[in-house]
Amino acid sequence: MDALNAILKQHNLRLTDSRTEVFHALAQSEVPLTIADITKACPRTNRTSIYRILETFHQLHIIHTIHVGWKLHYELAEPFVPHHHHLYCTRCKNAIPLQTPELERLIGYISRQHQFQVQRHHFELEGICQRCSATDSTQ
Amino acid sequence: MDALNAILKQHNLRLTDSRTEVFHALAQSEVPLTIADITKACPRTNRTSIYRILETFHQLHIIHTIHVGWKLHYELAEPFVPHHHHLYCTRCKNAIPLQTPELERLIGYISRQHQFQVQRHHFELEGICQRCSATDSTQ
DNA sequence: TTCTTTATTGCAACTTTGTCGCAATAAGTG
DNA sequence: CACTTATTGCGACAAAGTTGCAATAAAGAA
Repeated sequence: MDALNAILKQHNLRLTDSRTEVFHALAQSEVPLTIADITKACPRTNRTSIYRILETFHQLHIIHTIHVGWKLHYELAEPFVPHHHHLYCTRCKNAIPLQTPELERLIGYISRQHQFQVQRHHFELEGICQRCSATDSTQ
Repeated sequence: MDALNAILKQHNLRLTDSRTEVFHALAQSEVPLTIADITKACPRTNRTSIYRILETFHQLHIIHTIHVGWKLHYELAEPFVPHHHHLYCTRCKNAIPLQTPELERLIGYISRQHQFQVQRHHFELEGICQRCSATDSTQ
């Protein structure tokens, strides 16, 4: 919470009830949330404000978006949650967190090779998780 | 075109004017398109149909979605375009294609390690391209 | 604590995006 | 050419996202 406040303060932004509510919704969830999820989880905050808050959080790198199926999901970013990616099971719809130091290394390599200053990266795998392919059924 | 028809036929689907128009829009574009782009590029096809066609193409793996900023973009997939990823410059908004055999290898590794059957993967880098960081200005 | 400044919110109205059912149309096959 | 049925377009709607502006409430100063 203090960490959030610190970041906001640095940018002349205020720690409000709405921002706190949205932040908590994300912090308490085990999985990345859609806007619909967040809206539901933040009844005290107006819909319009939720959009504005997410935009702000994104700019400040407090959150990032992840790409699952056809929808964007939101999740707390690095300072608040250890850096990770996801395996997304298209059958059971679970998002399994994934640590990939190799990926980070690869990104560093690509970055140097192309002289491209990486600000953000996206990486997600979609497929069938171990559990689901065991419980097979119709594959 | 024949390739498209072949895939459609396999699934009992027909090669229609609308599908052709959408396919062409994607094929002719250098960069991944948003739905808005596609709609603009396909004046002969109804909006509703565009959604349905994109959904169909996606299921058949004729296209895939890529994640840039807050929006999804659509792009022809493997049979029609060599497999690749993108560096997206947040300043000049260009999507630079990227070949990454190492990534494919890494995915194979993760897949085995987690016994996760990968069906699709997403990988994009956002940042500042070489050109733009040379033409600096305010960084 | 109260005052002041101004970032932030909520509201209302609106635009855009996406969905659904159904009748009309047109691929593809014989 | 005729027939079957996948596909489209339309209209009406629902959901998602945006904008301007007045009201509200952080945060620092007095």
